[in-house]
Amino acid sequence: MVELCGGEGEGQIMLATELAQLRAMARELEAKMDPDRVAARELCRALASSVDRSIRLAASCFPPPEHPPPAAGNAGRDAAFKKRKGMAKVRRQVRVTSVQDTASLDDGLSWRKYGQKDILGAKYPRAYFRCTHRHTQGCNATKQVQRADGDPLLFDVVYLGDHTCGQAAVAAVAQRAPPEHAGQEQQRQSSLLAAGTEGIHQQVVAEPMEAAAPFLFTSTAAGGVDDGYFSFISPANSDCQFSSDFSAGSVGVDMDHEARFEDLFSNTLEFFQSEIHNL
DNA sequence: TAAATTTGACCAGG
DNA sequence: CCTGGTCAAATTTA
Repeated sequence: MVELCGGEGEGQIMLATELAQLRAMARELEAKMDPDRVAARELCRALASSVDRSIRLAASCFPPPEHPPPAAGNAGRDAAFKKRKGMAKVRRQVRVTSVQDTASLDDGLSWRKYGQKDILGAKYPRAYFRCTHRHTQGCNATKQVQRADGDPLLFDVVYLGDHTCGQAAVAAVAQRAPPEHAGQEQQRQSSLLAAGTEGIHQQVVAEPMEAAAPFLFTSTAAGGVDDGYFSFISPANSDCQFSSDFSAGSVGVDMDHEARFEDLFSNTLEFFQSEIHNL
């Protein structure tokens, strides 16, 4: 049985960690901001406090370590992940939408594509990635990227398994030290792009917690890619939907409290993005 | 030339 | 037997 979620306590910690990083980034940004840009600095401060509140919320609203099995309604999809024995336990799903600026989905980890499959009933193929260090470090993390049927601007990214290689740490560091060193960044990008995730910006849909969150907002330029299936780079919604709607055939993850963060996140990120865009 | 991607074949579960 | 996930040879890219 696939465990959609890790331990609750762990999830709480992970979320808190993520939020703490967000806050740190906001503060760092504020510090680096041109002093003349009062409004911008103000926004950053607001962002930091908003995240701060989120952290407190996270601490208070997580339920005690008792969690019923994941909601039904995604049995079909889930079944796919139960099949193989030795299947990774951790599953996180992220919905990604491409956006105006060149930011892209880069989780700070390096992936290698090992397959692509047409999925029954789905318009677009699903791409399979594994950690580049699978052989050198025995890292079993994998991820699947698939363009959503309904909205061409959406991608479903499913992470399976944990990185046991050094990359998780690398990712954490990368989140604090953004774009300047874009060299390697772009290489990674290319593999992602080939998977059809170019131009992506947004993430997060549902994230059964556990393990270091793999997301990172970067601003690497999206290279051109011509994968017949995924060749589009499109300016799109600038809003950050922290969508927890699984109706579009996503994973159904039973996370009540997630909704509580939705607002905070969407507000905060929206905030952050539009301001950054002006800088 | 090494590393990454592509793609058809193979395998396991249902 | 069908489907989704993985393998691995061939091919492409850096």
